[in-house]
Amino acid sequence: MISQTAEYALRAIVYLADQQTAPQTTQQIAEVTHVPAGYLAKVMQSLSRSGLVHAQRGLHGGFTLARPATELTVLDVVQAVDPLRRITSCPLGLKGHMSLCPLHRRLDNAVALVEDALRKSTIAELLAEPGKRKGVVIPKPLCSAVEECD
Amino acid sequence: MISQTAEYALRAIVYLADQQTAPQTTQQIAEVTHVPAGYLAKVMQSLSRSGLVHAQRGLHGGFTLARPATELTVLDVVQAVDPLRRITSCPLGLKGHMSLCPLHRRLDNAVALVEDALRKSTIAELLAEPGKRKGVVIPKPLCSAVEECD
DNA sequence: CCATTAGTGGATAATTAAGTCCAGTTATCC
DNA sequence: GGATAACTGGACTTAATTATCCACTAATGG
Repeated sequence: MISQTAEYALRAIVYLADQQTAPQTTQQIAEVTHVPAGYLAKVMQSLSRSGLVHAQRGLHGGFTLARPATELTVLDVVQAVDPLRRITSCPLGLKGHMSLCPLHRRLDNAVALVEDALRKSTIAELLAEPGKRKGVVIPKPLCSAVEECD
Repeated sequence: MISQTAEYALRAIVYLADQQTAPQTTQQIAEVTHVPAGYLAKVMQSLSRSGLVHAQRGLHGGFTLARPATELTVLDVVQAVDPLRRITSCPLGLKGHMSLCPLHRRLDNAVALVEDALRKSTIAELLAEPGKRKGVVIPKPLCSAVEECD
């Protein structure tokens, strides 16, 4: 549904949004987000090329968000590393299908719903929400700071 | 988003729903749906094991729908061959997260939206809808009968 | 019962996604 | 400017998905 790569990217971005005081290295991000460091390096490259994060080399370098978390949506991150693909033309390549048939119209509609849903949440919101809601504990993403989660 | 295998399964099911007069062989289905025959055989096996279709061997054999198309949803088909996976627990395996964090709550919610959307359409509806709607031609799934598509 | 038709199951190959490694480049600090 | 820190890019491995092939079994009709 949502690829492993996109999941990793989201964790990394959320972490960066939560740690804006200084650039975070691939190693640091990898540890907190439980993503294989070597692979995360690739994912971060991808985020960097897409302009979502800024990479700084050398001592005290690392990654920082390229825009404020309030202007960065979950969809932005997903699209940067592993785009949701809308169905724009008949997957069977049938000539007669100028518009989508009912089947593919519905499948595309499902993708659209996901797009819409993910576009509605900013990264900032994800970090603002935790605490208690109606008595239920909503854990902070990555858990790092809420309590001693494993 | 939706796997190739699920797409293939849907095409096959739609075709079976449209051809209920006689069992359809893997070869026949493969040709109309433009699915590689060898692979389709596997997909059909999967649908058969899930109980969505009935397999008949021997001469005049082939596959038939195991239930009426009006009682078969798009979701049923997808779940049979390549299930959408809801996020029920923290993907990082964090102990402290009894409930999902805001990030994964949203991702799971997106999956739920897809489930809901796909559950709302029956296979019968897909075949009933084609024709003209507000002057726009809605092609029949697989196109086979509407006109000489490709 | 025999020939033919058609699904079944297993083994295997090709492609893509995920993950690993390492040498190379850039930046910082002393 | 040399040592060190950290991203970059490329080559490579592993795992999962997609796809192919073939021998086997079951059903039909004559």
